[in-house]
Amino acid sequence: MLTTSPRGTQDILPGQSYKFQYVEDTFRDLCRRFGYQEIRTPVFEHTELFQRGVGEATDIVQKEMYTFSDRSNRSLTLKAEGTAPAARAFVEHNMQALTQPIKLFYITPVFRYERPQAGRYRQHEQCGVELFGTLSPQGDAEVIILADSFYRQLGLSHYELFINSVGCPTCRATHGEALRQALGEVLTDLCTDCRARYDRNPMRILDCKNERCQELTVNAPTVRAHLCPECEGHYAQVKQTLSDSSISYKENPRLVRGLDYYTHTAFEFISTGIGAQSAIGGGGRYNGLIETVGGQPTPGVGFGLGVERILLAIEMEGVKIPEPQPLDVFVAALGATASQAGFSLVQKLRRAGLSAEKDLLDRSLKAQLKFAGKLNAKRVIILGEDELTRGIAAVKDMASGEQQEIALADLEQALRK
RNA sequence: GUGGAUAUAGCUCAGGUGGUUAGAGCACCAGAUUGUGGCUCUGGGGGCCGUGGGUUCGAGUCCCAUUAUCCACCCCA
Repeated sequence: MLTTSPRGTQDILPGQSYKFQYVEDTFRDLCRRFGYQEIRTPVFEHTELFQRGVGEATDIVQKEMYTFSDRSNRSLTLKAEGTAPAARAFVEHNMQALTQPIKLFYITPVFRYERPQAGRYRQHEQCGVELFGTLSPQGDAEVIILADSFYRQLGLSHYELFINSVGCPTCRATHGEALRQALGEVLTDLCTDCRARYDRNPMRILDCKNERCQELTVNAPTVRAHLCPECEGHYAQVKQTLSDSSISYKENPRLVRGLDYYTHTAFEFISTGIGAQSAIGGGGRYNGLIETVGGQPTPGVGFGLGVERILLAIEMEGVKIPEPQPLDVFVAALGATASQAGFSLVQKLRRAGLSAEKDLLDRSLKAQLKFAGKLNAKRVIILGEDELTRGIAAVKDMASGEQQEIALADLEQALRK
């Protein structure tokens, strides 16, 4: 126990961390181009925020939260998703008083008590954006296009975008009634989960993956069929805007996401071929959320994308992530005097902006060269007593193997080339 | 939370029906080269055989529990 990380967590070692950095850097750059600014919220929040924001009836709140009491008996919960905390910050910092819309992005760990498997962890990294303060269908389209651009920028293409409209509270109530009527007779044949959903949130029955439930509900009324004219118009415009932007999507009238705050547009990006946990991103509009967490009614739309799953997709598609920069120069020294001089030289080169390294284990010259090769050094400066007294150094190009003598005073300039 | 599979060196894996000092490849270290990497050759260091218990004269091997990983369900990213 002492020597293993907790279940569902992982150490991201240097051989992997540069890949996370690459994905995150790509996301930051894209967000900058789309005008989104970073927000960093605490890694834990008052439990109540998720209960109210995400919804008491959701799986996340009912069985997946990491909830604990602190020493003052406050109930706190590790960040279970990114949107509710962002909405809380929006309210707390009075962002409705600022120029609208508010465009935020985040890169954050998310914690959920789930059974781990490929592509599913108890702590994972999410990149997300939240666009607050606009009802425009162009807002929905913008965040979807941002996510799509992100995948494209990373070189992914084996994925599909599914969209749906889950309506507003008004049409959802109408639909719920219609669903209850249609399913009343088969209620006892539905799975236990769906029987519970029947009362609490009948819409989610349509999203059940149980084969039997799918058969029974194949002709059940979808939300689509009960959208009010306003929701219908909004959805049509979102689709139109996506089409105008050459974003291909598929409609899935049964797409209902497992967080209660969604209204109108819901969407998911599904990767093909990374296993059962294939959703590499998802989101939607949440026009009631800000109000739910105590703010003035403010519309919003956003998404969350799973970094680990994106990396799985990158691997599956054979996309190459740029390797870390090779080492500019390795200083190999012979003997104590040269070693001290080499140490100073390394600092000087680093100050000059070069990446420079030196042996710290008193290795033989041969071993130092081998080490330099392993570090992928472009050049090695060889420094012995002989070179020191002559005021020069041997500079070896590791790719060609060629070696030349350069005056110590000219080293920096020579290495810049 | 449910069902199934797996767990041997840093990594990938061998180790018929229980039987002496548990092996290989790669990786690591050193030597062949008294101051020159990659290739080659030689040698070396590394393993509470996931953990705990049981059966047995004897367990890496059989049984039970536990933990972890993987797959499916559920859900999500």
